[in-house]
Amino acid sequence: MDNMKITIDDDFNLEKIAESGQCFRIFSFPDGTWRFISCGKILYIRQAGDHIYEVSEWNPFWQRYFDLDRSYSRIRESINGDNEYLVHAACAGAGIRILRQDPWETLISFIISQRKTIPAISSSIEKICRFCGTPLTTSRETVCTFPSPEAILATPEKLNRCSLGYRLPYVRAAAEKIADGSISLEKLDTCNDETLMKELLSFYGVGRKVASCVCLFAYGRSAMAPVDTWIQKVINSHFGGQNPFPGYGANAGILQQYLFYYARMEKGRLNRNRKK
DNA sequence: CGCCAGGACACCG
DNA sequence: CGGTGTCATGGC
Repeated sequence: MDNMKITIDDDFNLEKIAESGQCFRIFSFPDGTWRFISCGKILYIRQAGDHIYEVSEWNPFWQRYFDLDRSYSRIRESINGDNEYLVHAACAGAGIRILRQDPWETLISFIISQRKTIPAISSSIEKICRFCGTPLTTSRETVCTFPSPEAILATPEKLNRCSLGYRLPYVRAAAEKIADGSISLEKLDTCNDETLMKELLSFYGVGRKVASCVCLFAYGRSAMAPVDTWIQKVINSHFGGQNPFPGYGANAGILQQYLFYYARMEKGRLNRNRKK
């Protein structure tokens, strides 16, 4: 990798980002380098000191990908002890970023995510990339991109071997809806949260939870806070059964990620699918 | 080996 | 609306 170095002053922790459950393709090498793939681009990044990172490339794309123009430390400070559990969660999750991921890959990833464990999701997505994606060769390795809708539809027999189970028709329907032009994920970027949500819900196999994940992890809609089984348990046991997120406005999605990370950490679910 | 998973859908009352 | 059965695989 090139010896380019950058400084990141705000909260930033590669391991926590990788284990926050929003992106299923992050890979770590034994030398401490992490690999991110998004929109056909590859980034190798390794911490080289306090707030200093060695990167294979750096440009506005990755700046936006890691949401670096927002101060997460300020958001953490803003929750001044309204809820003890939330404060602990934000402390434990300090360093997590909400990634601005590719909408198409994110949509398919979270369609697949339903009733799967995170290791199973990763493995399924990896198969899709290996079977249907395009190989990309860097100075370090050859990896495959996440395939386009057309590429997914082109080889049905390959898609059959990706452990999709009953979600297979959901994935195919989404690919067809994009490929035939009846909806454009790029154009949804200009919609407000409510319209974006409504459009995403129009996909077969996409409900409230998956749609809000796409809003948050692909479109940067930080006011959206997905309620999954983990968050529902947190709401029940630490917020008196009442969803606290509407009260946090544009910070809701970020606080949700802290809570999700912390809840899984308490149950010992982190570090299970670490790749070495 | 049995259990259950970052849910959605069809169908019911 | 809100509650239920069902769905196919793979990690653990």
